[in-house]
Amino acid sequence: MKKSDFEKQKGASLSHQLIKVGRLINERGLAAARNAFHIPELKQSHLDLFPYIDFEGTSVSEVAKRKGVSKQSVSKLVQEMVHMKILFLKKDPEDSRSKLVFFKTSGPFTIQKGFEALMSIDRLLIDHLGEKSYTSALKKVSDFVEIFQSENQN
Amino acid sequence: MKKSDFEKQKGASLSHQLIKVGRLINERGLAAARNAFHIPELKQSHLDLFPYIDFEGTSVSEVAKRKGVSKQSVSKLVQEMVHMKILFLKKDPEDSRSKLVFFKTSGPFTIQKGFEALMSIDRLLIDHLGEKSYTSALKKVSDFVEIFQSENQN
DNA sequence: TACATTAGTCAACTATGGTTTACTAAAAAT
DNA sequence: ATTTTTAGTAAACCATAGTTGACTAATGTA
Repeated sequence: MKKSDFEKQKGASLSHQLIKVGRLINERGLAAARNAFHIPELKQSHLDLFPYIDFEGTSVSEVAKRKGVSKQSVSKLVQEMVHMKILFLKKDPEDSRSKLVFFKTSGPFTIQKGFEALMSIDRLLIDHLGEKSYTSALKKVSDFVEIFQSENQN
Repeated sequence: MKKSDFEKQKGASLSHQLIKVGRLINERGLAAARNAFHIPELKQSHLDLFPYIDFEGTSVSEVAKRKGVSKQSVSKLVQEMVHMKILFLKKDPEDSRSKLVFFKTSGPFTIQKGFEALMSIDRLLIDHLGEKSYTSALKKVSDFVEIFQSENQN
């Protein structure tokens, strides 16, 4: 394999490009979120918890189960986010052992601001691609996510 | 913001979906590469070096500069990959301080096998999307990469 | 020729994001 | 009622991926 083939192959792999763009966006997303929340201590690991917390509140154990990590590690991250005033806790009325985790929806560090940060990146994409192209790309990429989440081997 | 809005917004963000699919593919890519090379010790950090090594050979310092990390850390990873027989070193005839890093192109652990591993993931995508759709997706995603690499701020 | 810079390495340290072990308290099962 | 399981936490530990500082040897420059 010659150099030119190598370079060609790298650019020609959709997988490769998807990994790359995912990382680039993630980098920006973290920066944007830190900025939105005015919290430089916000780390990747904190953001990674977001998708597993429902608006109706989710217990620490449930978040851990969904994410596939120990509840100890989730517990620590949640406490830090409570300190940062991004989340708050409420006793589960059904089970007094359990603590439900919620997003703060008022105050300076609401989840809405986090979304605005993410959306500013989408804004950039829309500006470059146009609304129509953005929408069709979204559909396509969502299909990819579907494929990789449903496929178990290969 | 209600739950339904939240879920809708998450699914509707191209950024979010791109981050997600990138991670899912990366996960599979690492598994596939470990398998291709029959080297369970192969780590993410090793794979991350690949894009910075040319077929004509690249010095440790140059790889470090390209990747934006210290040459000490690159040096260590390169040594490990030499042990794994993925790379080999050759003295630079122009500068006897410098060591050029090359991909092994013969033996059991060639870069070709690494590509086959990555390509098997692309195969999966082609099977699900069809050739035409794959190609148009590739073009689109490559545009995204371009956007995020060229844009410096928002 | 002497001095500064660069390539590479080693060892010690650091940050991150976990896990494992050990514990308390509440709930569920027998 | 006793035992077992579950929720949460704290502390110690671990792997990964990097940094910084100190050094050698080769190169480049005044």
